[in-house]
Amino acid sequence: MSAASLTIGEAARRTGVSAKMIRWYEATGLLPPAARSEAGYRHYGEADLHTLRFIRRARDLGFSVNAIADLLALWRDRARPSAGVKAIAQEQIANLRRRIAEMEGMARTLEHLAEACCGDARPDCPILDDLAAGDHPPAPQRRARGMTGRGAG
Amino acid sequence: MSAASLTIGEAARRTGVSAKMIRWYEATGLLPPAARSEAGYRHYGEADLHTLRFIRRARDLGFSVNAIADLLALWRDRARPSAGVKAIAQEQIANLRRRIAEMEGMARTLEHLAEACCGDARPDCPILDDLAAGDHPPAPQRRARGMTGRGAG
DNA sequence: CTTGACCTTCCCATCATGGGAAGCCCCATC
DNA sequence: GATGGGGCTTCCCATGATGGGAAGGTCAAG
Repeated sequence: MSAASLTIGEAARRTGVSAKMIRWYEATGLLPPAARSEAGYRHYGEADLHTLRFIRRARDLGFSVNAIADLLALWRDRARPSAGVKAIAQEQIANLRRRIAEMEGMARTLEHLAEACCGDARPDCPILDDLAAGDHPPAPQRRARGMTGRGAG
Repeated sequence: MSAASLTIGEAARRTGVSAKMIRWYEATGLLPPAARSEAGYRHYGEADLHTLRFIRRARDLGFSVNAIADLLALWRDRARPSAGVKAIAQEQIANLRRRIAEMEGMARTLEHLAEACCGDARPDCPILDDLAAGDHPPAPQRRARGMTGRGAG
């Protein structure tokens, strides 16, 4: 089907991992150094594409690059115990559940506040009142926030 | 109750915003330059503490610093229409809901896979089988992932 | 006057990703 | 054979919010 050896751009197109990221994965050791042509161009074979798709899928499931390194090692070890893989997956599930719960709490609070805010031309605003209230608990947990993405003006 | 003028460390303790972050908020323009002593030490009054607690609360609700800049401007404008505040809040709610849905999808997939994986000493592993399968859809959305936090060894 | 806690600025790291510049390479077309 | 365009190389920079740490000045208590 596919050519025996593809350039990085072709490999990127076929796996959904950008050329930039393929180079970065190599530079950080997640991938072994790619084969090079005489001119220095990287070349990828079927096995490399398979690995890249593996990485892509793992990223889509939210695994960190460190976790993927572990998963790749287990994948390559045909004698691995599945317990190791399951442990990594469950750790990731726990991470996701924790972050989801955190954001769910934020969302619910904001929904209550937004519901109480008439949102018209008048200045009275329960949302600002809440933000300005000095009686909020310290909330010592690690935050995973951000991304409203509005201009500061 | 409180002193009229506090050092950055005191202000940090009383507001839950670290001294590092207070300096950073000032450097990036979220906060106006603080008053300084002759020796160059920053000093904060009651109004500053109020603003810092406002920022802290907004961060705890997941607002980005850009969004907080907007919220602070509205907060200071006593004639603002509450509609503007509500719009920012609803944008943030939408962001949170989108990210929650994304992570919920990842978590559910992983839960199904983990359920199918016996997790013992045998090498058979549906989780690795899924990752290695070449038939996953491209998934073109922006990813909000990471954080398994394992060593790469 | 010493000591220790605190302040200042500056640089670096995170985590994964993209943008862009400068320069080389390859192929097709004229 | 020259030329042009697109792809490849490496290197630097930015993101977003946060912390760590170094080098050096300051303040207050002893």
